[in-house]
Amino acid sequence: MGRRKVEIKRIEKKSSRQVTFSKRRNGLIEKARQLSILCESSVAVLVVSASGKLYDSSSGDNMSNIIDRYEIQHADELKALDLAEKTRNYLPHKELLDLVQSNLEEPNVGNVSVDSLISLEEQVETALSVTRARKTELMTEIVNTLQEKEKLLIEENQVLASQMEKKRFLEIDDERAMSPEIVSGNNRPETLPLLK
Amino acid sequence: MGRRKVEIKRIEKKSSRQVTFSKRRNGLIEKARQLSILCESSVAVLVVSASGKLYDSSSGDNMSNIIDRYEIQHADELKALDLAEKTRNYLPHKELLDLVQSNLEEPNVGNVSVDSLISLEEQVETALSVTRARKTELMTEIVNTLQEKEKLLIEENQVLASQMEKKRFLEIDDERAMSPEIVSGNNRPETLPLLK
DNA sequence: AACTATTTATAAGA
DNA sequence: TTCTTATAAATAGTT
Repeated sequence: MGRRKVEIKRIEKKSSRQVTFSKRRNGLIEKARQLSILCESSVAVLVVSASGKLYDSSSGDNMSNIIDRYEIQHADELKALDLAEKTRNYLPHKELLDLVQSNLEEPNVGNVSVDSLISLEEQVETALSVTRARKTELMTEIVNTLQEKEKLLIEENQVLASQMEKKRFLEIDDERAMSPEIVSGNNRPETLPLLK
Repeated sequence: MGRRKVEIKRIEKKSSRQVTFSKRRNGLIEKARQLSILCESSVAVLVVSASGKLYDSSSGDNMSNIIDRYEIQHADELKALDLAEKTRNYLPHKELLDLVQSNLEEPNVGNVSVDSLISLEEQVETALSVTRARKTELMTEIVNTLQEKEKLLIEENQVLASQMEKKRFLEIDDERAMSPEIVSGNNRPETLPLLK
């Protein structure tokens, strides 16, 4: 729907590709909004540009709820992916239960062995949950550290950028004061846009 | 774009609403596919009908990857959720253990109830380990993303810093040629420390 | 960021 | 549901 029919294949010219990306992305999100309102449904749209930037929109419900719906529907796939870890974590537990069951089949063995199994299970559980908590703690700490670093680097970048700009202003003034005739049609095009 | 202009508000007539839902849903997904191909991007669309049925499509990348991008961008929310999850997930486990223990105290209840407990426990274990694996996966990805960003910022900083230095050399030459006495104690101190 | 010639999507009807 | 078709809407190329 434009001056020409376009084939659906990668747009080669970068500038056209970017313009089309912006136009069609907006169009898509507007269509999603309309569908949601017209048919009282929830619609989520996620777009990741080639450079990795994310654009998202959700209508009718919030994004997390919609994504949750998806993940509930696909729990099976997640399970399959996760089989390795599950087996690893689950086996010792299963062995414990088998032992409990065989103990139940011979009731005369008495409570002592069952009690010790329960206490063993509790110990294992505790050890596991401590390890997991520590893992999460460590990863959270790493994330926090990295976010802190990021903030500092962004600040430093801004300081450097603004100094560069300041210097550029001074140069323009210097040039005006010293040799106005050289200035006007010369290297202004590249410095002027920064004044806006 | 049809025989009449339609207002964007809930379609009252149920049959029309369903027809429109189906048509526009297909249209939306087709638009998503086109955007993805034309502009080499990844697009995910999730639609939940009023009756709760889910329709999804992903182009350019698989759904999980696209959703992960979204969740990485919202890492802070994830952290908060994590705390609640920890509490929520551990409790049923403890209840299970209590149940096992009370069953052991009355050995005559027999195997049937133990079997059902085992299956219940299996379910809980699966749910838990899936959640854990996903959490670890997401956090690892968050760390990678942040490290990537850090690298880019450091590079940008170095480029800016070296540009500053170049400019300074040029100035020094200019100043020497023109008016050496003004130069020495001026705006240098505030820019130098950043190079260290 | 606008404009507009065209193409494309779709509302209503069958 | 599917097809048809008149019309509304989106957008490709241009300025």
